[in-house]
Amino acid sequence: MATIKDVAERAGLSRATVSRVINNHAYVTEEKKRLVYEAMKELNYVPNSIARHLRKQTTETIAVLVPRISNPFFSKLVEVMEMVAAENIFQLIVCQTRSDKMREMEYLDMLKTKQIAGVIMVSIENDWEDIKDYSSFGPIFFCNEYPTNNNITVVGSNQFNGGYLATRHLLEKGHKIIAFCSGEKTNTNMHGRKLGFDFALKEFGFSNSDSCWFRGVVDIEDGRRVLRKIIAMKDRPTAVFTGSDEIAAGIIKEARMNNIQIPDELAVVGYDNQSIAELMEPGITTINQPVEAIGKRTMELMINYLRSYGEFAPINLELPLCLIERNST
Amino acid sequence: MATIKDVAERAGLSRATVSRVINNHAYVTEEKKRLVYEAMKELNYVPNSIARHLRKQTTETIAVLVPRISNPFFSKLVEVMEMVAAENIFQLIVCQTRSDKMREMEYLDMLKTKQIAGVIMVSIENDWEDIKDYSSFGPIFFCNEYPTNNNITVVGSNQFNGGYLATRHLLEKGHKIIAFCSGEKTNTNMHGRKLGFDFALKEFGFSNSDSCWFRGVVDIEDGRRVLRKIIAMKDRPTAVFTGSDEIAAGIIKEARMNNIQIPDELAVVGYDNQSIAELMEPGITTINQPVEAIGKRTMELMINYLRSYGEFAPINLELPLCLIERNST
DNA sequence: ATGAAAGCGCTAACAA
DNA sequence: TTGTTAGCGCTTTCAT
Repeated sequence: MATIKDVAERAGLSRATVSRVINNHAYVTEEKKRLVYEAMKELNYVPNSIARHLRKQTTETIAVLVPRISNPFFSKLVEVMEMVAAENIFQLIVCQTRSDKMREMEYLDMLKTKQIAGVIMVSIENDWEDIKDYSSFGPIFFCNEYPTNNNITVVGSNQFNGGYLATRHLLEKGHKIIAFCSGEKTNTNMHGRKLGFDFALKEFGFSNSDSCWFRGVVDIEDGRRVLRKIIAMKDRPTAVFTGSDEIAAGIIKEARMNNIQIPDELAVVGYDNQSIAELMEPGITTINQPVEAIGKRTMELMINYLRSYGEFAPINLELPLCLIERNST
Repeated sequence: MATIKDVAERAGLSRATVSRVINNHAYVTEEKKRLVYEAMKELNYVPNSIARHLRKQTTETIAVLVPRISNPFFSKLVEVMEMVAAENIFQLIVCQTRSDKMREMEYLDMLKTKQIAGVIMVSIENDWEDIKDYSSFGPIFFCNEYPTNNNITVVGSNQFNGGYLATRHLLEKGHKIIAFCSGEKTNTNMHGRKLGFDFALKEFGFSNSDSCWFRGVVDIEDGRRVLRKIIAMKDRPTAVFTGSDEIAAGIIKEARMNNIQIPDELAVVGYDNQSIAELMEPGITTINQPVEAIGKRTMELMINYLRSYGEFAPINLELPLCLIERNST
């Protein structure tokens, strides 16, 4: 591999001048510029970015932490983020925590040694208290999910409203017992949804007993399990607000196998408006999150931050979401 | 940020000794080791991997090129790859070509300057002739899709067999006119499928006219379009072999809206066995590719290669796939 | 407008 | 067993 020294020698100039040409500095004669370009071409030279980064004490790499990339919601988010990053000549590295506290920490550790420019956390397993120390080696921005009560940059959608809209929709359809599904931890954005859920219930004069709260519900298989549990109940809920379209799809699939009519015997609301929501029979009524906008804005903020050398106050962006009605309710 | 020099001073030792401790070299007294660890802890020291990489002339970063990460097949592949990489303390960067020749080249260019240890190409847009020069700066392995006729490392499944199994299945069900769907380019793994398709046809005594070959069919929307085209035909095919479950799902969805009975009026075979294949009504008969095994093996090969400093002959792995019958055929 | 030289943080050959 | 030192490839003062 040719180095800057080789180019300099070949062009009969100093390494400094070559460096100036590479970095588009002023004060280089057109003549010498030409010479440098020629030498670079002849030697098939490409600047070594590792050396550059060492010298400049920065990188152009951003890490994104997600539970798992194969979840459509997260892969869509990463898709958009990567596009924005690439446009700005940043690289994106994917870190899958698999919802594990330890692994999340390991990644943050790794990021520390691997000198990443910034971190975007799409999910968060540990408490902010345990994470905040890592901010000292670069910006940590939150996307979609976020710790509460902190002076940090966050982009997401209004989860309270998501929970509220879905629940009000069901209440307006006359449902009185509505089940609620959430993942294992309910400290972050699930919290907002639950508040919206409770708020709607209260608005319609129901005191919420939380008797129909299914926890640890995440994927299709969990959805099927939930339906089986519902069937076994004596005071069956007539509607269920799930945490994602995948859960909803699992419920619908299992309902079909158990001859439960959707929505007549059980109305189902999903979340995220994934393609599966439209494809299922019946189509899934769901909450549409502006995934692309969320990913785009988060990455833009990160890059702006990095470009401005951190002269930036924390920003909170909450994008609007909406209900999409299909035939599952 | 503390450097190795700070640690050395604090421990009253040389930088060399500290480096030896960090890298677990032999010939360091337990006593001094302890001293070093203490100093490291006190200073909150982490080794700067950029400096390390510059010195060692290597990195621990692997790039994966995919068309778009939001495609479930690719995100699953990347999920597995990242897991294997992380176990081995490698980082994975995602590059989305969006099926664009230019962009693929730009990524390869970028990789050159950004000093990536190796590249895994899950899709390939350009000809091998235009890509092969990049091998000089690191290994390029192919996964799933690959250029033909070359002495390179490739992991994939037997696409010929995939095409053959699906088609034979349809022929055994008595279908005589079978449509075939492919993406824009048919030079890579689609080629194998088409050969298997043709082979099965010939085996059953049909001369294939290619009159029902739909090209440029990639996503759900394309699937819907295909169904509309089929409806409009005079000699309608009675079955269709699609390139992916998403296309199949699009066809089924559109069929439902047009009151076409699946499989009675049109049998549909998908590809990839994504979760949607099971969830759709009817369930989609499909070809199951061992996605996880493919991703795992590819990354393992890459890491072994990098660890062995390139003492490695190219390897061709072709994993078996199988047909999963559901109700769409 | 150009060059000489220092140094980013680390590792490894050589010396002791 | 430990230390000294050169240098990975680059950028950036400071001179000129």
